[in-house]
Amino acid sequence: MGVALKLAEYRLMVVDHAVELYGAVVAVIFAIAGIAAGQKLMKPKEVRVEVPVHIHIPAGYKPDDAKLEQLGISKREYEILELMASGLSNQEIASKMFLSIHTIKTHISNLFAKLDVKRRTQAVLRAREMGIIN
Amino acid sequence: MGVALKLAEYRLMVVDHAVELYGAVVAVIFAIAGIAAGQKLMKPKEVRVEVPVHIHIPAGYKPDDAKLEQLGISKREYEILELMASGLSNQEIASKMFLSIHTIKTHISNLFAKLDVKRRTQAVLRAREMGIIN
DNA sequence: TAAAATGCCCTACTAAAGTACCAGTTTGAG
DNA sequence: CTCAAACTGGTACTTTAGTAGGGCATTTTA
Repeated sequence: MGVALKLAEYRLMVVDHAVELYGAVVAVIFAIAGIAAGQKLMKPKEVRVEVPVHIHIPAGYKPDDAKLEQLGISKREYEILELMASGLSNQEIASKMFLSIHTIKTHISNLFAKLDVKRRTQAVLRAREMGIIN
Repeated sequence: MGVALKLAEYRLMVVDHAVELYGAVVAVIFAIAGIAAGQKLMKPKEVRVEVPVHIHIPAGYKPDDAKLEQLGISKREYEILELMASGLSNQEIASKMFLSIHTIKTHISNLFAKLDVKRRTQAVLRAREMGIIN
């Protein structure tokens, strides 16, 4: 980027209008950088590839969308189910997904209803029996 | 040098170029907002589990006394481990074994230490990975 | 037989998990 | 656009789980 260059150029002019120009330059740079960052991070949404995040090695493993849809388990819920099945606590799942623990609890609670279980250990068992997780 | 003078000058400049400074503040705010937005939109990215959990589907399944002894897991502890792995709560295990829930907790706590885990979900996973339970 | 180990149970906690209910925001389909 | 579903986050709980420490009786075993 030519940011560094531009900064250098401006420095020559800063002599008299130090405060205003400096502040303005900083402001503009930050604004541009901020907006650019925001937009850049905003578009990956569409480009997003639905690559199976699950790296389960288990040979022959398939998400089995049929059962997932049949049970009405959403994509988000499924992600959480996997992390839960890997032995993580709600807090750990929340941290890993950059979500609130409240959100995790909500999803898991809904998951329990859909899997018709009362505890996470049962949920994992159930999901395994149904072949929707490793 | 007149410190007072400098202060005076600064004050005048602030007043004079209030617009620029205001713009700068706005820009910075926007920049922060933009970055925040960008990060917010960034997090939903796929959360992946990189740790492949090699799980062997028993078939046959033998207690594998070798590992049990190696870990120092007693008969009673093993029984409880199985029930725990079947999704039962401590209370349910206690009822089924005609024992106090306190006893169950004690055994499970000792099991955790021997399996080097912190939660029952991990304990089940671990035990499965080591082939000591189905 | 004395010393371990095991099994059982307890109090008294702290920490997670789970439930119920609400509410704002996004998003996708019609 | 509009509606519904999905997603997110929250409060305020109740319930399980888990920890720390101890006591006491019954096997094992050195």
